[in-house]
Amino acid sequence: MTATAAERRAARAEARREEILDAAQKIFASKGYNETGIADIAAELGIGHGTFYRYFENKQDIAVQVLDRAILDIASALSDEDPHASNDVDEYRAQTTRIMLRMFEKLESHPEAFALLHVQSVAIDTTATQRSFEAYSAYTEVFLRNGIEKGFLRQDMDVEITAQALVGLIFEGTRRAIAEDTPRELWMRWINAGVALMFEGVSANQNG
Amino acid sequence: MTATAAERRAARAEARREEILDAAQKIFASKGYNETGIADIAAELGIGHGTFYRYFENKQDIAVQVLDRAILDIASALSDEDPHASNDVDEYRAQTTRIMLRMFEKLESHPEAFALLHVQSVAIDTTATQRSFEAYSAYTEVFLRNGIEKGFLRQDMDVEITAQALVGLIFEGTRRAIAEDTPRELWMRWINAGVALMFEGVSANQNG
DNA sequence: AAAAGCGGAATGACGTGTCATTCTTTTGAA
DNA sequence: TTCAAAAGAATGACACGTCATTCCGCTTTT
Repeated sequence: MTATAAERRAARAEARREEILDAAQKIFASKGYNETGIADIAAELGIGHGTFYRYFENKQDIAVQVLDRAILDIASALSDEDPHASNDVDEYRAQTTRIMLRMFEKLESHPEAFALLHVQSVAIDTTATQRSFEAYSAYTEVFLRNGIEKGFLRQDMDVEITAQALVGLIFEGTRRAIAEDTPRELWMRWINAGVALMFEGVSANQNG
Repeated sequence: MTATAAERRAARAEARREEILDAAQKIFASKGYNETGIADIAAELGIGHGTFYRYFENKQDIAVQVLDRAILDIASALSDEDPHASNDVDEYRAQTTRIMLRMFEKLESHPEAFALLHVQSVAIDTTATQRSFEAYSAYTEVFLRNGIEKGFLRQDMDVEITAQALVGLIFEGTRRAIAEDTPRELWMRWINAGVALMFEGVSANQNG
């Protein structure tokens, strides 16, 4: 171990920073931003709350970082699908199904991330959620454009708005799920009904 | 004017109660629940903040009442469509279009109501929004069941989930609109794209 | 021994809710 | 009708608790 003293210190500091972020995420998600005191975060870790200020500017500072982490975490559920990969409706349908499935898996493994995104974000930074939704719908637009170019999606679609609506549809599922615990069977209903609505609409089969 | 003194007093008290509710709605919607002090509400009306406590228990008390009012206000945009009226897809499509249009009109005339429903509600009473969304989707279910029975909507539809998803879709539009001011032209795009997505889905015309 | 890290008491700003006091309306006796 | 007393309404100073942030003495690391 050729680590210098300074390097070791920096590593320890970084580790503790992460610990504090984790504790804050947990408590913000469960008690809520406004109801959480710095002392609560410190107590969770058994450290003095003065120590907190060695690692973060203030409460707003850590809250923004916690929220950003959560948003990135959720975004990662989308990132491993290539928006240009699909060549027909069935492929795109399968892709969408995988994305929604991954979303619900994320919800199960990191429920706090969704609580932060949907609930606490308004207390922390209203614009953060907006910006993230903007990013999600921009990404969705790429998928839609791909399908329109290749001819398997509706040619007259208003891509921008449709993308926004689809993001709203998907996140409505996760939003509801954070309120009460959601068994895997209910996910499946959401995924099936959501995908059916998205691809076929509500109309009976013989349309137009 | 045969009003007794007691009646006059009661009327005046009720009027002031309304004034305070209005002021609170305005300020909660603009500053946010947690950032609003009783003093702010009183200042808005130019009354002493002690007076506030003659009319409401505390901040939570008035906030719940303000939120309930807002939810009822928004619900009224739906109430004048009969869920059993439509007999074919086109009629139901027209009904849906009217509902969405009325929603955006409500948004224009009472923007604070939506700010309260979408944003402040989580700070005031998490369960209130849930309950209201529950009510909206239960109402939507009635429309869907009507269409399935009459054969013009998809027979295999998961009515419960689809209704929830549709509510999410519609409110995503209003949610976005409260952030930035939304010109009427953008409403129309939302209504058109939303209705198209709902009835036809994203797929190109000749499906399955 | 010096430097860095830590803890928790102290500080001060702020918001809530109370209450003694003042102002307004109503009452009813003259 | 008049007006003084009673009842009701409004006010804002203040007590109180809470909490983010700071400060300084103590401990651990180098």
